[in-house]
Amino acid sequence: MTTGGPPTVETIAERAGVSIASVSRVLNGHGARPETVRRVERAAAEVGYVANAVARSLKGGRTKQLTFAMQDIGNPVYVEMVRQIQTITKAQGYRLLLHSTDAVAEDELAVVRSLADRTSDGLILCPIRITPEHIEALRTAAQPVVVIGSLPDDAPVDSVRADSVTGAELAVRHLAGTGRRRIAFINGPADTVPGRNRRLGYRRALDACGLPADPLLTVTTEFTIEAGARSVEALLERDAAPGDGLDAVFCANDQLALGASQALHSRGLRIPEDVAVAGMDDTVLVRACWPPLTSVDLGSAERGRIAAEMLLERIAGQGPPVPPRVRTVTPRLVVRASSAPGASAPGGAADGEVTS
Amino acid sequence: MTTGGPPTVETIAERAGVSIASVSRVLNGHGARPETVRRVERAAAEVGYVANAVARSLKGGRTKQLTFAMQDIGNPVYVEMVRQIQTITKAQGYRLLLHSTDAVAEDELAVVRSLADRTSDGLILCPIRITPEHIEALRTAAQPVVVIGSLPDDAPVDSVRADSVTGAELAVRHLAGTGRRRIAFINGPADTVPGRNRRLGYRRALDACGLPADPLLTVTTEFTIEAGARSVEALLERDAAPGDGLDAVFCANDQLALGASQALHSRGLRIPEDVAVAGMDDTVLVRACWPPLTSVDLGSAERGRIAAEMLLERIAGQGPPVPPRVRTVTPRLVVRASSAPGASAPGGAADGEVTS
DNA sequence: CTGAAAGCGCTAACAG
DNA sequence: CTGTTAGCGCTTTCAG
Repeated sequence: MTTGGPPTVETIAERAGVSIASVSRVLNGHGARPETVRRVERAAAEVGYVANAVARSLKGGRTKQLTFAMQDIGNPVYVEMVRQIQTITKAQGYRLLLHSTDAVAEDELAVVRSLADRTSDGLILCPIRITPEHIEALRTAAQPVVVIGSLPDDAPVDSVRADSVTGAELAVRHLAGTGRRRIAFINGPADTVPGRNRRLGYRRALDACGLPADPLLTVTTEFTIEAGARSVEALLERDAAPGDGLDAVFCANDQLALGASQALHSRGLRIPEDVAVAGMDDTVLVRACWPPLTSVDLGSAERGRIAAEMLLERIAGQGPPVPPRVRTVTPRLVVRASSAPGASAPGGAADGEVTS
Repeated sequence: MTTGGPPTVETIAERAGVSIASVSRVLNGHGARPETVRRVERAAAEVGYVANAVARSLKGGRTKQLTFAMQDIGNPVYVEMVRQIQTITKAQGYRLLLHSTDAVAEDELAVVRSLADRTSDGLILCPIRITPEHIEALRTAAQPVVVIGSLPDDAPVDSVRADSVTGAELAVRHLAGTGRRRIAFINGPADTVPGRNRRLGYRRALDACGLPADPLLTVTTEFTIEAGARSVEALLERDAAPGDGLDAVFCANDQLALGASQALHSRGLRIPEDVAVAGMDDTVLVRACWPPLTSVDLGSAERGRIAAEMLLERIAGQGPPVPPRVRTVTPRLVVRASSAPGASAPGGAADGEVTS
């Protein structure tokens, strides 16, 4: 007998005068006599029946939920990823669970381990650092995981990475190509994968262009707008001593570049006439800068999309087990007004360069 | 007998030589003989047992999940809300389900109706428009809902609203107070609640300051950066005909204000010397603008926090049923460089004004 | 303090 | 084509 709670298959069965099995079959389109179908559908509509997803999950072993875990949704890069992931998962009938780890490694591990509670069918993780514990947790993860980021070669899960070495190289070569000689570099934490890679790209580009690597031109800080501004202040002060000023600032992400632009404005320096500026990630912030910011698109949206697709493939998981896959997204330099040639010589276009 | 799948209470029971009931009791801290506790905990640790949350939900009728639905996570206002909501829900052991409706009313209704599938224990909804269908859906919602936005007085659910009438008024009075006379208004869609309210505030402030309401000074458009830029272009062209130029632009949100700032820059107009600019929402974009943008903080973060708290209270739901509550967050004008007095007279500080 | 057993709502095997 | 029944993994009476 049906009680006062929400309608269940039993409620419908009673009303339609059939068994709960028939209710389930009709509702899942598994075929039944037209008369049965009619009665069940009518009864379901009358009481406004909606199947209990939890019960269905318990039976089926799938929740139709995916988890996306990143440091902080305040970063536009993650916002872009969330959007892409959401679009794809929604189209396939999955719900999206959001988890901010606040860059706490402990919390990242907890997310991976909590896959064992069967709350979601898979995880897309953006780790900030990869420790041996991360690898171990990934190896024993209870559900498929796709990592957005750079993993060691023998890592046990699928991953999508940006090529930020090449990305940084593109930007710095472009700056050099437009006649800049004293190219400062504002980087994020050096002990993170992005930090290391971007520095490497910067160095390589300087070498390739025959520019000296002046340590006084590099600042290492956090990935924030404020840090970008402070770093420019620091650079300009240092600069007072060693001699000829900097004529370009390459920033390891757009937030830094935005802060840098503002600090340059405050100091009365013109962009790009006096100092060119370039960032990375090509987020919405590029249009927030004035002049619009040259930036390297590291494919946040694409990485999000690919990660979602890989994860769904893993979940579908038919056929023989596929070994971990690594996908790399090609960076793309987007040139805007902030890096137009300055007072000195103009320069030509380099590889992978695009104008927007 | 336990099969090859993930460990269950049965696995533990066998290993520990007790019943599944004892396993459950120990794992939930319901007390047992020390010896029993020891054996269960040991067995659980050995196999790395993690309780299946789905089964637990089915039994308990609660999923420990909350849903947050808004138009588009690309809007910084929602990002701020998500952050707050996440902080609170996480602290209480809830997971957060994100749902972007893309401002499709149909989709909003679907979210409310889908509460019946018991996937989450409650919903925080940011509707863009409120139709009678919305009200009806809310009345019959299967789980508690809190709306962030302005609902009719007899609406059947809790809500938190911004006071954007007062907010707009604050901003416009401030602009007038610093000597601006021709204050343009770039608004979002007029058929939305925010659009209507902000226009009302603008009008009221003009009246209060004895300024004429020139229809040529108002543009109605979408809430985007590009729309802000286009609107300024349109205003400047119109302006060519009627005579003396505008000396301030009040924008219905920060995205519009950012676009407006950029268009003004492009036209060679100086901010704030030639034209003052003010926005609304006080998002991260205020620091992206140059000069930093005066904006009205409508309390996005606070609204998110309050909504989460109200929802959790409803879910706890002890005692007699509480009638729907409405909370209003007080707006706060944050004055920055974009609205410093221009070529003309300076002005004093108005009520609710803050300098940042 | 412990075990047996019911049951959350659903789907799917198995008979009929 | 349809009904009966088992069972997903867990918590919670109810006896003992």
